[in-house]
Amino acid sequence: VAAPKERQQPNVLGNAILQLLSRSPASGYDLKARFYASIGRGWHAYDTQIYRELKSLEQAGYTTGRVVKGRAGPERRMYSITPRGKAAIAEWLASPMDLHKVKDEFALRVWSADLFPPGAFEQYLRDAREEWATMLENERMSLRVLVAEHGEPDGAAPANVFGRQLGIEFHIMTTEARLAWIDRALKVIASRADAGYVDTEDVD
Amino acid sequence: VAAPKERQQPNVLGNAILQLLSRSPASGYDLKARFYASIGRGWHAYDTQIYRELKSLEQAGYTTGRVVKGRAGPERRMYSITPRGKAAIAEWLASPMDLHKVKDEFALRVWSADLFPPGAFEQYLRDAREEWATMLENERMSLRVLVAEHGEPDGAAPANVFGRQLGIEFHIMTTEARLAWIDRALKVIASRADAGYVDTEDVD
DNA sequence: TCCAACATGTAAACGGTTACATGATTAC
DNA sequence: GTAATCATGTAACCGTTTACATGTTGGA
Repeated sequence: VAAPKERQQPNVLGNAILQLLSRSPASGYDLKARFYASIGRGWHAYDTQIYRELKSLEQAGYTTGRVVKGRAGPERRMYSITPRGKAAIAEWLASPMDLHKVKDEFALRVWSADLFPPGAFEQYLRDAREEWATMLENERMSLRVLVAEHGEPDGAAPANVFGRQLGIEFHIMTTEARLAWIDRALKVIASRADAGYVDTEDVD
Repeated sequence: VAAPKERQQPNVLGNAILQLLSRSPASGYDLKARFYASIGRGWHAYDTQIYRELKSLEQAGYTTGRVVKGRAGPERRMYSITPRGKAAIAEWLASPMDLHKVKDEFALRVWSADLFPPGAFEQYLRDAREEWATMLENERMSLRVLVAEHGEPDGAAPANVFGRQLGIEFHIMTTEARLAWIDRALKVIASRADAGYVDTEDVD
C-alpha cells in the first residue's frame, strides 16, 4: 500500500468516528445516522464533514474502505477500523483534556440576562425549559429501553452497552441540572418583580 | 463616516464581546482578561481571535475605537459599543438557538467508556472529579463575594450584577451535576468489579 | 539587568458551516 | 409520476487554533 499521509493525531471528530467504527464497520451514511441517534448527544457533526473526515482517516491509515452494493440506490463505501486506528483511540483517551475551553451559547446568554428587554428573559427561560423537558423524557425512555434489553449497567449489561448507558445517564443528569437552574432563575425573577424591579433593563 | 462593511450579524464571539463592551469600554487586552475571569465560563476565546474580531466589529460599525496612552507599555486601543452594536445584541438575544449542536469532549469520552484499557476509565473519572471539585470551590467563593458586595440576586442586587450571579449559579449547578454523575459512574464500576467483570475491555 | 506584565498584532493551517450537485430505488 | 429515502460528494466561506513577531514600562 501507499505510505500513509502524514497526520500526527486524528482530531476530535476523527476520534468520534473511529469510536463508532470500532464497534462495527459503517458507511458515511450510517455514521451520519449514528451521530444523530447516539453520539450526537456529545458531539455534533454535519454529514459533509463526516464524508470529508472519512477520506482523511483512510488516507492516514486509520481506516480501510471498500465499495459495497447499496441497500437501495447508489453504491456504499464501507469503512472498517485498522489496528492503527485502534491505537489512535487509545492515545486519544489517554491524552489530557482542557476543561476550560467551553463553548456553550446558552451559558453565554445567561451572562447577558440583564440585557434582555423587560420580560423577555423570563419567556426565554420558559421556552428553554419546555424544550429540555421534552428531550429529557426521550432520554429517560432510551435508557429504559437499554436497561430492559441488556440489564442495569452495574453488573448485568455487557461492556459495549455500559458506555452507552453511562452516556445517556450523563446527558440526563446534566439536563436535569439545567432545568433545576431554570426553576431557580424563574423564582429569582419573580422575587425581583415583587420587590418592584423589572427583571431586566437596558443600560444607557 | 465611511459606509460600514457589509456584515449581516455578528457571530457568537462578536456578541460575547459586544456584551462586555455594553457594560464599559475596553481594550483587547482588557477583554482577554475578562474572558478569562468571567464570561469565559460560557465561551472560550483566544486573544488573537479577540483582536481580529474587534477590528471586524469596528469596520461593521458595531463599535468605535480610539487610541489611548497605555498604563504601562505601548498604546491601547479602547473600544466602545455603538447604538448599532446594542441593536445587534438585542437581535442576537431574540434569535433562536439550536440546542442539538453540542460539542462536549468529556461527554464524548464517556460514550467510549468501554474502550479504555482496564482500570483506566476509573482513574480518568477520579482525576476529573478532583479538577471539577476545585473549580466548584472557586465558583462558590466568587458567588459569595458577589452576594456580599451586592446582595442576593432576588431583589437586592442591581440588574447588571444579576446576570453575573445567575451565570455563576448556572456554572455551579451544572458542575455539581457532573460530579454527581461521576460518583454514580464510580459506583457502577465498583459493582461490576464485584460481580467479576473488569470495568472495560477492548473488543477484538 | 532581567523578568513579568502591558499591549498589539500577522500568517498559515485546520475545522465547521452553508450552498450546491447528482443520481438510484421503493412506495404511494 | 412524484416524493421519500438511499447514498455520496465538491466548493467556498467563515471561525478557530497555533506559531511567530514586536516593543515598552516597572519592579526585584
